[in-house]
Amino acid sequence: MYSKELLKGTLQTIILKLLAENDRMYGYEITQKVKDLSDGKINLTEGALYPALHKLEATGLLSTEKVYIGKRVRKYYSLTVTGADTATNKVTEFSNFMETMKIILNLEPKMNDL
Amino acid sequence: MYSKELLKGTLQTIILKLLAENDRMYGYEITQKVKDLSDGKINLTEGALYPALHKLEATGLLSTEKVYIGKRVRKYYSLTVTGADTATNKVTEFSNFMETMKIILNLEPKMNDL
DNA sequence: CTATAACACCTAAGAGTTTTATGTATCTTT
DNA sequence: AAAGATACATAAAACTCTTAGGTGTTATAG
Repeated sequence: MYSKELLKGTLQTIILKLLAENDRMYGYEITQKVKDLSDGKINLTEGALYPALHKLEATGLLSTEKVYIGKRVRKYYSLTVTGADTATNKVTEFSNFMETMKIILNLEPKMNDL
Repeated sequence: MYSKELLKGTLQTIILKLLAENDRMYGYEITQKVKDLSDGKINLTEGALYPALHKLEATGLLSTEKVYIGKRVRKYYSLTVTGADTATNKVTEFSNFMETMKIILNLEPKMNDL
């Protein structure tokens, strides 16, 4: 598990990107997918995830549909058109940010630095 | 300028790493260095930086010395032994975190994905 | 020579996100 | 029958950062 601070600010980007690749997903599924992809190192808490999903829906980036599995409710989220745009932008921005951080933290140092 | 959220959680790591490479730096110098290295894309605000420096000093990761330049005061910060350890750990952790994020955000996709 | 910008420190209220804690309920496995 | 996994949700508290102030010095441009 990574220290909590690192994850800050990445939640929206993660949600949007997963939905860009999966058409529709529900909350619990997202937590499991992230746990899988991160090899258990990132565990989204429900207290953070659900409010984030609600906010993305409220701002028009996500739409929802409820599906009943027996008596249990699942709430599927999908990207809206705006949401798809935002997903692309957020991922690009994050990618650029990582490049900048590599420079600042002097990661990938050049041969002649060694 | 990157959206504010991304920077969250990276400030301590940035400070510690810069001091790992520069022996001693003062607050204003750190803001300028980060601006330089990031090509103007990251501007640390003083309202965030100074409290962060004070906190790192209070927790024993940094030590200080005041230097007078004419009548103006500069407060130089240096890593303590513990601070140097923490710097290494934080940078490593951040580096690992970036690798995980690459997977989640599906950056650097493989040939056969294209 | 004086006003503006740069240098250099600082704090505090508020905004925003996440953690922690809690609640409800269904389904599956032991 | 109990425990754990599935599935949603909210609310108080913690934490970090932004915004918005404040003080004072030095250099530069008009």
